[in-house]
Amino acid sequence: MNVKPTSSSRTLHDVSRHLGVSTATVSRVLNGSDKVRQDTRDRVLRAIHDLGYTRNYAARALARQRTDTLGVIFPNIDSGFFSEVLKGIHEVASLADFHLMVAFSRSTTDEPDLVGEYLQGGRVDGLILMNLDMPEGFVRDTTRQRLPIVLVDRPVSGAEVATVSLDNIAGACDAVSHLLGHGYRRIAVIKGPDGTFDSEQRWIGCQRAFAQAGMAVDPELVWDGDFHKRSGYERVKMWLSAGKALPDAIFALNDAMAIGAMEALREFGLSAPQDVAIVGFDDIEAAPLLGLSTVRSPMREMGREAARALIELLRSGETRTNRVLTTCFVARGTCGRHETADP
Amino acid sequence: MNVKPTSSSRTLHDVSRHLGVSTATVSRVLNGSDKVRQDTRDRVLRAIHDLGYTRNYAARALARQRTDTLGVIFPNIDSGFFSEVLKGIHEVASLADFHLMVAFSRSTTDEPDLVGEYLQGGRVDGLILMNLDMPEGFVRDTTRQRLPIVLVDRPVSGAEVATVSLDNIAGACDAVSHLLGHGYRRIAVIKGPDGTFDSEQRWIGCQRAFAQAGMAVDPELVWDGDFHKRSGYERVKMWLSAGKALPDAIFALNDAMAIGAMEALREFGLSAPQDVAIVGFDDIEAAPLLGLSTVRSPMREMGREAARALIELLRSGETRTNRVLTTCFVARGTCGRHETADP
DNA sequence: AGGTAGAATGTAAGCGTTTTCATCAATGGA
DNA sequence: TCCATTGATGAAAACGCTTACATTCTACCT
Repeated sequence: MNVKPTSSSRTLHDVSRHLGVSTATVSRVLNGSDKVRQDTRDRVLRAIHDLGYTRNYAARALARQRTDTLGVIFPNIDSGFFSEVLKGIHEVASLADFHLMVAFSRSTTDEPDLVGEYLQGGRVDGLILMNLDMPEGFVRDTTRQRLPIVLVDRPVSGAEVATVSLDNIAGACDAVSHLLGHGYRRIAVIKGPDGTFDSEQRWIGCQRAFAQAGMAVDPELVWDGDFHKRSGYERVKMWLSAGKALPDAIFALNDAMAIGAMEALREFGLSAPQDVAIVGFDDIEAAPLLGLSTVRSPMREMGREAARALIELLRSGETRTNRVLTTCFVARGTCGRHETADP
Repeated sequence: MNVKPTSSSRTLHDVSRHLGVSTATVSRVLNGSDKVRQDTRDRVLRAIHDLGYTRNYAARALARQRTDTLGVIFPNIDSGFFSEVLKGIHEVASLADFHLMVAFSRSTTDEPDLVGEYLQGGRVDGLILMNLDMPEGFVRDTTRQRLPIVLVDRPVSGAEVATVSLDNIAGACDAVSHLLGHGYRRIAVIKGPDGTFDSEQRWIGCQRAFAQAGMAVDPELVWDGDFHKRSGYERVKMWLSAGKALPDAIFALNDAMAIGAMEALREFGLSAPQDVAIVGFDDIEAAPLLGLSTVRSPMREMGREAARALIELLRSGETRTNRVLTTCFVARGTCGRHETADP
């Protein structure tokens, strides 16, 4: 199995020679815009077709100093959240004739390197960074250099960077309020990793809901998690293994942990919402399948919005995008559909 | 918010002038390999660092006639299956210093265009095509032109293309045999969309299992689905609404439909495996959470293998890769763990 | 000291486009 | 008939890198 070398494809020069015109003319036809007489245009198009010519993008990028490519950098966590965002990005990008490069940041310290490699290296025209826990300094640099970057799910106060994010606070507040509305009083919260933006915001939302209901937070019911399914599983399992009484409800700050919690319950022969109500956050693909009540993040729309913002930034050199998308509570089975009396 | 033009970055020439050496030397340092005296190497590295130089990839690609980039083309279906494969691809690719471009094929007829645009356009060195229902002619062309392409989840008989696929037939056969081993006799199968490779192969596997057991297929128990959860739900619901007796077991040709079926059961106050055994296919994220017995597809590994094959193809110009990965039956709750007597 | 092999470095020709500027042809007005 | 004007085309210089080939050092041998 031998591979035909790429170099065997025709070049602009081939086409122009074939026709006895200049490469400039062919290039003009290729790029639509400029004035070329109709009949030469036709001849050129014909020749392009006959010779099976295709543009070389490396050369084009070099000459134009841009690639028509957007970079998307994923965090390493694999919640299924970001592949949904990617689809939204692709939707908008492909409509505007942009292509997509993707990379997954391995460690937190990767990012500045990745940004340098992709942006300054001229691989992409702009970058969409997904929920990276970037160092403060990095954000500041970015801002100062005015790089074409859009931050997803990570608004930065005061910094002049385009961002698309989620109203995590309101979302979490809604969820807790909903649970309170069902009559649940002992509500446990499984948090995400400390210092994570999402987790912190959502936790603030929880506190707000409790405060609004005039309730104090029971520190024993604030559990640490790390946004991975396993941690949800373990918190619940440890709790049950210790023989403690379940709370009325559990609000996991993302779906993965909520699902982990459900799994632990099942191992003990328990289930939601019969034995305890469960609510997650994000509405990942598995959530509807499991009947998990959750707070829906409009992931696809975040992707679309991010792509729009970046493209606008590239085209006009500026953008005011700092959108905060709203969430929406989705009541499925696990939060209990009816008013539940205090036990 | 203004964007700093990319052109403001330093070039190789800047570095060489700054040092009074030639661009060739700097390039050599950059590319490691060639012999450069240690002290000049140091000086160059120093200067590169001081000037904040970064390579321009468009120029590099143009000069070297390759991009160190792999293209990944996704089908439009969003089963979550392929983002898992993507991670496998990225794992291997990034280790070999390859970058990734992704595109989603919109329609079936897109593919030849996409391939041309990406490969011949010099955007990527090779392509990984995911489960595309490509026209026969396209595959033939591909083969003839010996393009660096790897087909995932879509083996092509006789064609000399590298492929990584799944033993769908054996997987389905195992599943059905397993159910038969449990003593179930009336086994319903929910198929995928007609003409889909996966669905057809899996169906063949079912037939084989029945044949091996010397059983005839009951056409009434062959239900049409479309790989979406909803179709599994509706088949079961219609069946129950019509007042018909449930079969002993239901084998859905993918997990989403199996989960839909479970949901329908639940609505009727029934559950698996008590009232009917259920088995799915793929082992998506939600499957373990629901205790769904299923046939596991090694998605990540398929991605890794595809990337390996493509890189090998690029490096050595050939590959014999035609791997068929085996599935593995995962018995969880829903297939019934013990021998069940014939009712 | 002279010569020479071999290592280190420099020179310059690509790679395939785009794009500015110059040229040329055609058209119309005086 | 000639010139100005406009529109179509061509010539050639980038774009920033790699690399074959040429040249210059260095160091070692006789």
